[in-house]
This record gives sequence, structure tokens and C-alpha cells, in this order.
Amino acid sequence: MEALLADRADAMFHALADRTRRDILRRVMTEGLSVSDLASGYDMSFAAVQKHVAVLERAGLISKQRVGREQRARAEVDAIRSVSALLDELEEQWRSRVQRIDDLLAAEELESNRSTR
Amino acid sequence: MEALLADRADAMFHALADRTRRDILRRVMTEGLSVSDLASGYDMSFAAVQKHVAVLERAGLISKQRVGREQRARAEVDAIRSVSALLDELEEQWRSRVQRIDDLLAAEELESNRSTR
DNA sequence: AAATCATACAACCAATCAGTTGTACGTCAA
DNA sequence: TTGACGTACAACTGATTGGTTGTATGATTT
Repeated sequence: MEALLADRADAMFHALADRTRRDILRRVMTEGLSVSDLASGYDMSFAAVQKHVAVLERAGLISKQRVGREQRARAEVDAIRSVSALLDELEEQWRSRVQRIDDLLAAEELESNRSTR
Repeated sequence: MEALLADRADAMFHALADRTRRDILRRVMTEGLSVSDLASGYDMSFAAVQKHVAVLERAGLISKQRVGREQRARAEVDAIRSVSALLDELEEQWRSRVQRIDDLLAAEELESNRSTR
């Protein structure tokens, strides 16, 4: 039962790799919406939309709350932020590499200045 | 030939939804690596890794440069940033909703203060 | 020119995916 | 209680995925 970080990332990126699901996520960012509310907006069956919602939920990107007979979905902002964090982490590696190159160039320039003094 | 933004997003998130591809991306953030260099790091065939590289390239997350008989891959930092931007945009909607609620509460408090004066 | 290295790509396979229809179940209103 | 509503889930289908092996092509070395 290894709840690996990589599994979460797999699930989150997979969930985001479908425009219907990204649209659903956008719609539940600002307010909780029932699955029916969501389904009414797309040219596909209720079951299809319900599946998309399930994928988003399994990825932890949304959560559901029972209200009467409705199941209201809302975005999990922290989860979205954690996806951002994964990308920032990637970019950070690049930044540190650029910094290393800058340092190298600075050191070379210093060396060259010293010899031409 | 509609190069829709949504298509790009589909391709980028899909490319990121595989841990091998995320690892490849990590490795080519700091230096250009040939497909063989990359392939040596995984327990799968060269062809499989080459396919992963192709997926990343089609998504615009990496680019390749011929050097002799090698094909050196490097990360496209701007593309990674554009994925981040998509997520930030989502989060921004949430922030503006929170702001709206804060404004509402502030207005109510003001109203209440006025009536209890 | 021949042998080798690095890459690309086609053909195939099992598994997963995104959609469908149909059915079952819990909740609310008459 | 009956019916309608909102949801969940199973079973099926065609398309796509992630992997395989085998073959073809281009650049490098001998």
C-alpha cells in the first residue's frame, strides 16, 4: 500500500490532461457545484461527466460534500498548488544550473582580470 | 490546422503524467543528453525511451539538437513555465473568489457597525 | 567500402481510457 | 407510498497508451 508521491503526481497530471476535466476544475474553483450542474454544461452523458468528476476526486484535485440528495464538488486548492510546486521544483533545477554557469563565467572573468592587471 | 491552446495543454499535461517522462525532463533540465544517455538509466528498451522522448518533444517540453550522430535533448524551460501559468491562472480564480467573499464580509461588518452606532 | 554506433519507425500486444447504455440505490416531494 | 431526482456503478466499445521486437537510415570510424 505504497502511497508514493510519484503516484499522486501521475494521477494529478493525468487528471489535468483532459480539457473537460480542466474545465470542471475551473468551474468548481469559485463555487461548489453538483454533478448534475456540471453535467448540464457538456455535450456528453451524465455518466461520462460523473466519471470525469471521479477522476478528479481520485487525484485529490476536488472533494465532494453531500448536501441533501446532491453531491457538491469543490476544488482542492492545496492540491493544485502542489502540482505547481512540482513544476517549480523542476524549474528550480534549471535556475541553479544557470546560476552555476554564471558563477563559472564570473570566476573566469576574475581570472582574466587578474592576469591582465 | 488549429493549434489550439487547449491541445497544447492536453499534450503537456499528458506528457507530464508519466514518471519516466518526468524523470527524463528532470535529467535534461541541467544538461543536454543524448537518447542513448537517457535510455541507459531505465529498465526498458531503447525504443521505449525514444518514444518517451518523442512524447515530450511533441508536447514542446524538450527540444533536440543534432550533435554528430547524437541527438541531444534539452528541456524547454519556457514551456514548463507555461504549464505553471495555466495552474496559476486556475488558482487566481480561487483567489479572486476569496477576495470577493472578504469584500462581502467587510461590507456586512461596516453595515453592522453603522446600525449599532 | 565495410562495420559500427545512434536514432527512427513500423507492427504488434495487453492494458487503460473516454465514451456509451442500462440498472440500482438513496433522498426528497406529492 | 409512489414517483421523480441525483448519483453511482457495471458492462460494453473503439481509440490510445506504454511496452515489445525487428528493420531501415545516417553519421563515424577503420
